[in-house]
Amino acid sequence: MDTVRTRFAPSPTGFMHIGNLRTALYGYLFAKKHGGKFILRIEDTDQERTIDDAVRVIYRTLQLAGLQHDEGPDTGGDCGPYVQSARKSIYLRYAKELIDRRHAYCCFCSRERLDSLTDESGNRRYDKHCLHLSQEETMEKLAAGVPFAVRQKVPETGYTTFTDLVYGDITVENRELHDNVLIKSDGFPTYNFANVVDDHLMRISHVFRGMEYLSSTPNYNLLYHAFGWEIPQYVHLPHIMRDKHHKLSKRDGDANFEDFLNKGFLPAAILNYVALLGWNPKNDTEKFTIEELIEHFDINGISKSSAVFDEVKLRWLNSLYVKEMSQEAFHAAAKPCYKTIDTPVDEVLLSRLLQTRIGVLSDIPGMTAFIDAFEGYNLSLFDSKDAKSSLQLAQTVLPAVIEEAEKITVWENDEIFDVMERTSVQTGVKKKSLLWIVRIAVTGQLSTPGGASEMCVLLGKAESLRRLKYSLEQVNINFQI
RNA sequence: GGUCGGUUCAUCUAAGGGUUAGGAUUCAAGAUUUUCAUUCUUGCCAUAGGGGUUCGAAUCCCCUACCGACUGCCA
Repeated sequence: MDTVRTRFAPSPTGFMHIGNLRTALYGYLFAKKHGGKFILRIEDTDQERTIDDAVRVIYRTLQLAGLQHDEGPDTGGDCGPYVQSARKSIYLRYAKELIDRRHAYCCFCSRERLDSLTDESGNRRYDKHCLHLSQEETMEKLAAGVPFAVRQKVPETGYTTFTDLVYGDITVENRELHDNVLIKSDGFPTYNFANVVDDHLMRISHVFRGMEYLSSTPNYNLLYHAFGWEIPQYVHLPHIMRDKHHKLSKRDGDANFEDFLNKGFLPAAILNYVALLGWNPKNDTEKFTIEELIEHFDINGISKSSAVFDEVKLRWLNSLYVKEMSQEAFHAAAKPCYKTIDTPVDEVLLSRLLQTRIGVLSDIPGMTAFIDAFEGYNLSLFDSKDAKSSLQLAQTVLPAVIEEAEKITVWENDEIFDVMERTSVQTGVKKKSLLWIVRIAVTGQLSTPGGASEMCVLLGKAESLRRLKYSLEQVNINFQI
């Protein structure tokens, strides 16, 4: 079997979105699984859309994601250059060959003429006007310097069939195909031409790309045939959707890799999640390291239908990764989130508590908000069916808790539980209810980084007592009104 | 409009003619945890509709509906 060579060919037009990342991932996994090469090629043939910084974003993303390419603009390789704008002369040479073989022709039509071809439903189909120009007419225009594009000459009859490893055999009538522009009048190739030339020259064995290219693939096959080149294996991928109707788009902002990173998602978790969108490993496993993904990846598991991106499930998967981090690693990762906390607290303790309780790092500010901002919380938090607690109960029980708490000198978990125990005996209220009330009374928050005793320890005796008294006061005021 | 592709719980998906249609996330209930969370158990929830073929269809065929992509000198 020939060497497997896959490529990731993004156009540098901004951020790297999750769908693109998955395309890169699948290509990478497939190459690695088969001991092949993963190539990066920059498709910057649209000068108007190219953004300077975008190439750096691509390198950065690939690096953070751990998808290292074997060949590319920065790493080199024997199929360079790997940036399409640096390959202009190559495309021109091949376009010339196609013209000589009558598989392409020069088109001198103006934008205005092209626009006039638009039908009532807003569609436009080129009428092959310049295909019928005589040799002399063409030479004259060329000599006169009339701007021109090179168009692919598509047969007007017959069928073109291609095989896709995901979607199977697809056949279209050639008359449905357009005489696509191959070389633009600015001398740059279109994607339609460059991808064919480059994939061939770079000896790409398997073409992984979004299914939006499914309908132009017949045109590509026609080009391969015209050149007499071997056709690569096609692997078209279903789209990742934001919801039932919309593709994940760059405009959403939260659809790109870096944003997820900024929100505190771990690269490994994102990759793991994205790998499973549109591909299944044929068993019930959901957590995979990149090595395991390489081992299990198989084109047969790729599905044909699009998948909706579910951040809730990503959060769950991410929490699995968070939990398996070492305490040190988690603490190091969480530390920056503590910067905004003014009140001094035991950060190591906080990290230990937080690690099993968050989905993403960005949950931390919300969970720790009570440390600085406590007053004025909603008293209805005392009501809990589960803990059999109520505001009324808080009022009757808080004075006893405070009294007992004031007596102890050692302010640690065990001692605080003793306080609860004594209060429970005194008042006849279940410890679970007491703990609920105390937790709310010292944090004013429903979701906290720990239980009642842990929150008290975190806050210290003085602050805990101050808060208990404040809460009692608030509860009393509530009942006076 | 045309062409191509798709359609299983809310979401990601399994079941390549024969299962009570399975798993996961979410949600709900219970258990464990001296507390929040974790963990565990249980539950809720799906084959788009209609015709065929077949002893038997989520699975094969046809029609309809819906969704998406393409229909650019974007990629």
